[in-house]
Amino acid sequence: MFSKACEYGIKATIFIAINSYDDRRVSPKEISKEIDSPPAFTAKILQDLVRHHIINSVKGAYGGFEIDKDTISKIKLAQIVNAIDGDQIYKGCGLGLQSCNEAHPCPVHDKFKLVRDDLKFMLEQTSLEELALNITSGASFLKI
Amino acid sequence: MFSKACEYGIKATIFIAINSYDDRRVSPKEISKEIDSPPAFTAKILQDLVRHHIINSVKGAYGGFEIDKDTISKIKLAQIVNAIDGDQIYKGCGLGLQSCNEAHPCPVHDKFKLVRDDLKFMLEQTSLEELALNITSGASFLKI
DNA sequence: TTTAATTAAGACAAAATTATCCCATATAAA
DNA sequence: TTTATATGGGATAATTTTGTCTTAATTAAA
Repeated sequence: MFSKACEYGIKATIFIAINSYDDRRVSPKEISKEIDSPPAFTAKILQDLVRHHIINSVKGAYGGFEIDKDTISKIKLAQIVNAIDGDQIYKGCGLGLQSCNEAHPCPVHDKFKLVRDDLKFMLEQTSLEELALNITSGASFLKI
Repeated sequence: MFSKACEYGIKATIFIAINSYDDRRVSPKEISKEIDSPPAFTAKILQDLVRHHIINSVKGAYGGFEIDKDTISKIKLAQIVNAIDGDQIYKGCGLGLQSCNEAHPCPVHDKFKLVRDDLKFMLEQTSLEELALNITSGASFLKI
């Protein structure tokens, strides 16, 4: 469904959010240990998320990655996915046709529409906040 | 969502079905022209579909690819997707966790469940027959 | 101001996916 | 039986994705 980079990106962002609630900055090393991902590759993805203004980075001693506490509830899953994988997955044609639309649909267009719109709605409604709270409450897990 | 190979595979299978209704066998060349895909790569995918018993091949002069008319209504989209991409997309965890389940869910598990089940239901319910008929009736298109 | 810690960036490498090409194998028809 | 026409399969190549490594740039604290 999503690329590996996107899976790592989502998990990393959740972990950063959890720590930001406690005013703790985290490093790519800590993150990759927690979400079970390759550290250097994860660092690249974090750079990407910084460029997309989803997370902040602070260089130097006592630095690391963080998210403004106020924005955690405003960040939606769709922003993270869009930053890493683009929006084709929840906006594009299921069979990859460039100009697939209601007037000129691909064979699976109508069937897919429901699924794709569900996905789009879910990604746009789900906030980073609720995903982070589900971890801290012990209701969900980031690895294994 | 699906791999390129899977997109080509779905479109190719639909085109073969349409022609099989008219007792016409088609070649990888004809198929790739019709669905706008690379001929040699398409041929590989067709081999895969033959091995999975989704389509039949007939070698030699007047040969080509075909599907038993009787089975066209029995073949579901899920079989084609499963043959090429496997079932992870509609059965696996949204964040790629191997052991994600109700008891030990990933952060997006519940949110994703709905979407993934929708996708699964759609793929398992949609028959090759209806996709092919949508093309022949002019209601949908295989390219551009 | 120096040092230690930390992210940024670029080059590079490995693996997976996408794509091409050539030749073997099979088959219908002449 | 020969020939023309197809698919099957293996080798190879290009591209994209995934992953690593090294060095530069930045910054807080000693």
